[in-house]
Amino acid sequence: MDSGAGRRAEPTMRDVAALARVSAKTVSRVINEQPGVGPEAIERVRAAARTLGYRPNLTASSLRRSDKRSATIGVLFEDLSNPFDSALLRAVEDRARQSGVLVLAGSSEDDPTLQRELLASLASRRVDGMVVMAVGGHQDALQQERERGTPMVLVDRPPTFGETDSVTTTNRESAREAVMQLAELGHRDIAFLGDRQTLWTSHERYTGYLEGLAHSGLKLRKDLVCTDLKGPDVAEQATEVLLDLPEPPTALFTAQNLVTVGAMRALRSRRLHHRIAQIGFDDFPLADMLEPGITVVRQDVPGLGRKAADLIFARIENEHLPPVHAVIPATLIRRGSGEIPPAT
Amino acid sequence: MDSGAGRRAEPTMRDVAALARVSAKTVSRVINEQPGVGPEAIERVRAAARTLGYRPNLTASSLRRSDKRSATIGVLFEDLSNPFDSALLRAVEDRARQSGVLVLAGSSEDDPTLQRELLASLASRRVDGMVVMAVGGHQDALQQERERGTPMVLVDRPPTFGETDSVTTTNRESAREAVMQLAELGHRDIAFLGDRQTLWTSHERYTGYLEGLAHSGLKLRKDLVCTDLKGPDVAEQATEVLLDLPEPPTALFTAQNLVTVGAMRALRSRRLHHRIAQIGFDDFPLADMLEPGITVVRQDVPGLGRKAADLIFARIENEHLPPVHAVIPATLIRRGSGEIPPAT
DNA sequence: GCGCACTACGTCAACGTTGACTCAGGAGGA
DNA sequence: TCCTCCTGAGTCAACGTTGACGTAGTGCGC
Repeated sequence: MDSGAGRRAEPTMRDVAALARVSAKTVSRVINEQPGVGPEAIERVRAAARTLGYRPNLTASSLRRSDKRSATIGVLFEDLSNPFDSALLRAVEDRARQSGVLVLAGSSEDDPTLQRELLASLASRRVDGMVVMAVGGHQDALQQERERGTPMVLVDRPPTFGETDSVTTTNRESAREAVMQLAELGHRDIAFLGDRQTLWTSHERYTGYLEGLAHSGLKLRKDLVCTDLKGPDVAEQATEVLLDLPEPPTALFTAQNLVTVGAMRALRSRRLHHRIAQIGFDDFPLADMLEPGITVVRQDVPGLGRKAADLIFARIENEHLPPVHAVIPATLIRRGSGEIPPAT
Repeated sequence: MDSGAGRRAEPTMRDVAALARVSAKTVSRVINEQPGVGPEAIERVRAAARTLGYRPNLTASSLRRSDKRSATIGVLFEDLSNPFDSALLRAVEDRARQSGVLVLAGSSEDDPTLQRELLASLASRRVDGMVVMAVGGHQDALQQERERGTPMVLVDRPPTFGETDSVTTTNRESAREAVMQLAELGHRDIAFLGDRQTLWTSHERYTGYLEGLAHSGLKLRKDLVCTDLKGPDVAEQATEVLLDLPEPPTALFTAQNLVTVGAMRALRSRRLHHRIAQIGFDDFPLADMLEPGITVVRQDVPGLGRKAADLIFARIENEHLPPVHAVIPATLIRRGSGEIPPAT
């Protein structure tokens, strides 16, 4: 093992060239499988590279190449430890690997400052493109980056500016569908519990809720609407409040993952989970193992990721394609909690 | 918006220098906050950089710098969409961000070939260090990489070769503790269900199981040991087989996440989940919301990640530190399923 | 008034690679 | 025989940045 010498110097093309008794350029040709090299020279170079353990320096290569490609893309999501985000990352990674591209990943924590810094950080490393889950609020930093010509795809939330690809879910339509299913079962007092309204997805799902009520001929009860619930604890408390109303809801539409969990806790602690219906937006592991199983709107997360990756690579290949706004359908998964009729 | 011109050329130091009427070197000094530049020159450079939207090219910088640092580390885990892996990634990312370092992430899928390719891919990008979850089997590729002098930290599984840092969990000790708790409740027929035995963690947990039995004065029943269960479905079937034995187990120790879930399914489908005790290794979301709550050994995943990141940065700073093998304690979380006494 | 230290720059080359170009030698045609 | 074309190389410079070194100008002590 390395005893005292510190990090070894990596062999360069010149080292390989010297050993193979050719010029560096010939080594470059062999490495990049370009024509114009005789078979025995190729063999000598290959052998020399092998004995030296040569590995091309992509840094230098990307600096010099005319296309400036770094074979690296940036992924900027809200929180990489969130299952939704990490499933998305994995899907992007799988697609990227097919093109020999690696992924630089970062969490923006829904913080505009952090997003801006990470964006600059990615730009400094000259990534070929970026897949971004935009933070709520204004998207100035993203727009600026895009206007510099950086290939960019937004996932989960669409751009508020032009000429940029995006991939989203049928938030509104699926929320509407969920609410209509509850209404068809006879529910008339359906509560809405949602995440921060600055998030486009939250707002869309709320709109879908309103549409679902309208389509079913139900009136909106504003006292049954709770938004801006950050995290399961806040959602749990909000649910408690709803349940304490003189006319409590008979069904809950929980428009986000963590909100769903918070509401579930509240129902359980009052032993109402078999009496009050609940449909959540976003599937989660073990939702089928609870009692009752939790009915959810499931997003096609791998589908979202694949599409986002396809779009970013297409965009990298050809800057002049018209922008695409892909919408991936979500599915209602009936497991029991969403099929509870109202108590008579 | 960019109409037809393709990707804009990024401004360089020379562009900034020309606008600020200084040399490129002075721009470099200002950007890197090195001394030797007068206040008004600094201001001119800053202003020029701002108007041009200049962003340093880290690629070129890393090529030229004497330390060759790329301010990027590689993370090579088994499956980034796995909650354990993604929580680990997030912890590493947070620590890296403090040092202005970005993370190149990849999934090795426990495939030696893929791991080797990704390793080479990271090396080609000249990452400053790597945090690796080694695939099962031989670690030749990792050892070679390490012997070239690449700073490396192994997580979750220790190296089979020398001079390399690692961070692991108290797999054996915590497994032993779990089994001893079951024994203290009076269980004498405790089954072991585990993942692939080529994985070091699986083997350690199995050893802990054996130690737990021995410490409690229990004899090993080999018919109650199921290993190499890949995924929840296989685990579910294995559990069914155990339950069909003439003398079925009264308690299960499920030594991995997905195995735990599979066993839970089997118990539930037979309505035995309130009668047969179960302790799982690895916590998972909603484990507390099931009935009964699932008792688990919880690894300190953020702790593991933080430690791994600390070690890799220390190693990058100083190649000559003695290798560290950190062990992060896991905790038994009692939720009910592990506290069920044997049926009399 | 001279030397010396110090500050605030500038010049040059090089990091490892590749695009553009050159060149020697042999094949093939007029 | 001479000229052209093709193949298999090599040479050179440049990508954007920074380390090493050079230098003009100022201040200060003696």
